[in-house]
Formats: sequence, structure tokens, C-alpha cells
Amino acid sequence: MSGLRERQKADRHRRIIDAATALFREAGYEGAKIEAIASRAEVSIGTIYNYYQNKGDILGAIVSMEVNEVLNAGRGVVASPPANVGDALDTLIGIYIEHSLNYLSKEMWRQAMAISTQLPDSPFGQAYTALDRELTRQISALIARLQEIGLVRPDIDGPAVGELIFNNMNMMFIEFVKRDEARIPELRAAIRRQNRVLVAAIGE
Amino acid sequence: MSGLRERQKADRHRRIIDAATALFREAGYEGAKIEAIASRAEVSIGTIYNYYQNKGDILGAIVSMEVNEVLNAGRGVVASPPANVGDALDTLIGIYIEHSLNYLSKEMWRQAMAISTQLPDSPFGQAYTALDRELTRQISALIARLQEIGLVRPDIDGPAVGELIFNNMNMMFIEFVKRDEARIPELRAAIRRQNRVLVAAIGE
DNA sequence: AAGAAAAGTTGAACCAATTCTAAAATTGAG
DNA sequence: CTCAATTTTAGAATTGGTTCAACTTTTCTT
Repeated sequence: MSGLRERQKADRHRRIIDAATALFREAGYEGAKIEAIASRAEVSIGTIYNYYQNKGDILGAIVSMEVNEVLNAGRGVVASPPANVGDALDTLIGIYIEHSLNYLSKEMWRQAMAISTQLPDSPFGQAYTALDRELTRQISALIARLQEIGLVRPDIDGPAVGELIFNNMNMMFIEFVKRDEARIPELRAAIRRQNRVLVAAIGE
Repeated sequence: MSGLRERQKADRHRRIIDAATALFREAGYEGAKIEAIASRAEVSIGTIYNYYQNKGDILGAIVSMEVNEVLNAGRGVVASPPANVGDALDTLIGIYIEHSLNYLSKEMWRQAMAISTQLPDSPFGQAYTALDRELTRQISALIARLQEIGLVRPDIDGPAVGELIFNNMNMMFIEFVKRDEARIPELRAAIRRQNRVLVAAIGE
């Protein structure tokens, strides 16, 4: 099963991602030429295109890793949320936002978001949409959990509220990465303020 | 003031926009080559780049016209809104959505949105962000109007609720243009459902 | 272990957006 | 009217992502 070819393939994948990650951060997405990524990864240009359909898909692979980490970190909050609705939401959203710039710069996020709307049917476009859906689901799961505990009224349409909260947060995050001078604390405060009416409405 | 040069300039602007609009619709954004736009507009490639910084800015000019029409259409609703909160919001959002595909195809919207996140500081990127802000303001204005009439509780944070509603709608619209098979009635129904909790909460 | 088939690699060639430069057109001052 | 300054134009050159046909390497078969 694990022949030479398999190992070489995995190794080349890793080398390409490592090279691309470094160059994206050093030179920006546009500044990271395919040729430079190829030579740093010690493969040819053609090989890169054998592994990834286009430049965007390389970035896509990096984004997926980041978002999956975020989803993992969020699971803890859903499992045992803070004891009031506002804090619970703020904690989960806080995890998303605070983790978001670990591996990706704002510029990388901008490019990733742009590509995902530009080419929604590319591998990356589909993967990105799927990740968004999972984040939405996780927020809805938190609300369901809060309903179980009795902190949220049982007659509330949890999935709809989850979508509303995610969509608002996501849009705010998009505006956040579009402005280099924007700061995380202000972003979180703005989202808290927007959620306040909703929190009051769904709380038991 | 209105010398030959002025008139020629305005005329060339118009010819470029007309040619680009036609070609974007016929061949899609990517398919519309600058060379083709130039020859259809009877100007040179260099001239196009003298008038617009890049291909995206040409699309940007078209988007601006469309969104400004939408904003205009929305003014009527804000001035004399339907007599209940849910219908008022649905009517305004309906106008936005129903007008959105008059001049722009889904593919053109995707490109426009992508460029606006990719290059937030380009002329188009800034214009697009400003248009979003105006739409947000218009929704907030509607809520303020409903507060005046006594349909929305006076203690509600109108601007925050306006942002929440706009951001959710916008995100839903992004997902809508990403899927060619998505239909307007389903989009509107989904947004109505998401807004329902909010409408119940802010209504007097 | 040899040879054939399958899978993967390579980089030069291609294509379209953008930049650059020299030539042409328009304007306003004298 | 003439001419120098300024703006605009044309289209060739540049650039960088992507494709493709020839070549290598690995695996499979006997």
C-alpha cells in the first residue's frame, strides 16, 4: 500500500504547501510566483499543476487547515457552554476570530474569499462553502445545546438563528480583513452589539 | 468648458461601458477580452487603461449604476412602509433582490464581489464598500421610520439591527449568486425565515 | 529480472492582462 | 495663426498563470 510513489507524493504535497505558505506570507499571494513556489518546493511548475488545479487551490489547502482547527476549538464550547446566552455566543465567536489569523494573513483571507466567490465550483470554492456550512452548523448546535440546558426558549427556530448569527459574523469578518488597520477587539465588540437584540429575544 | 476634448472623453467612456456591458453578458467576465472590448468600443487598448485602472473597474462602473438604481427604488419603501414590521422588511429586501439581476448576471456579480474583497483599496473596491454602507443605512432608516410610526419598540438599537439584517441578506445573496440554479423566491423565503425571530423581538 | 504499462514529471510555449513609449491630437497663449 | 505644453492614442513588449507533449520513474507481470 505505502509504496515509494505514495511516499513521494505525500512528500511533494507537503513541500509545495510549506513553500507556498512561506511565500504567501513573505511576498503576499500575488507576489508569490508559481515559479518561486516550485523552485522552493524543489518540483517543477508542471508538478504543482498536477497536484493543484490552480494557484487558488494551493491557498485553499492552507485555508482548510486553518478553518478545521477553528472548528475543532469550537467543539469544546458547544459541549460545555458558558452559563448565559450572550457569553456563550461571544465565546464561540471569539474562538473563531482569535484563531483566524494564526496561519493566514488578512491578505491571504481576502484572496481566499475572493476566489471562493469567483470560482464557486472549483475544488477550493466547494470546500470553502462546505466549511462555512460547518461553522453555521456549529453555531446552530450551540443554540440547540442552550435550548437543552434551558437557557434558550424551546420554541425558537435554532437553525434560522444560527444562520443569522453566522452570516452577520462572516460579513463582519470580511469587512475586517478588507481593512488592514481594523483590530480584533473592535470587531468583537461590534458583533456583540449586533447580537444583543437577538440574545435578549431568544433567552429564556 | 465643453470643448471637443470633453465631449470626446464622455463619448469614449460611454462607448467603453456599452461595449463591456454587452460583452460581459455575451461572453462572461473572463470571456470578454480587453482587446474585444476595445475594438467594439472603437478605441485602443491603451485608451481603456487610460480611462479605467483595470478590467475590474469597468465592471465596477456597471455595478455602481445597478446598485444606485436599487437604492433609489428603496427610498419609496422607507418613505411610506407597509403597516407591519415583517412586510416592511420583506418589501425593501424584495426590491433589492428583484432588481439585482436587471443588468448584471450572476457571473458578473460574482466577479464584482470577488474584486471588491481582493482589491478593497482600488477605486472599485472603495465604491463597492460605500454602496454596501448605503444599503445598510437604508435598512436602518426603515427601522427608524418604523419606530417613528410606533411599529418598532423605541428602545431597540436600530443601527445594530439594520447591520444585522443587511449582513445576513448580503451573505445570503452572495451564496445565491454562487449557485446558478438558485432561485429568487427561495432566497426571499429563506431570508424571511431568518428575520422572523428578529421581527418578533423588535415589534411593538 | 526484463519488459511493458501506468503514473508522474518537466519546462518550453501559449495566452491574456497590463505597462510602456513614441507618435498624434488638442488646447491656450501670444 | 502658430507653437509649445499637455493629454491621449496605438500597439509592441512584458509578465505570470496555465497547458501540453515528450520524457522518466515506478509498478506490475510473467
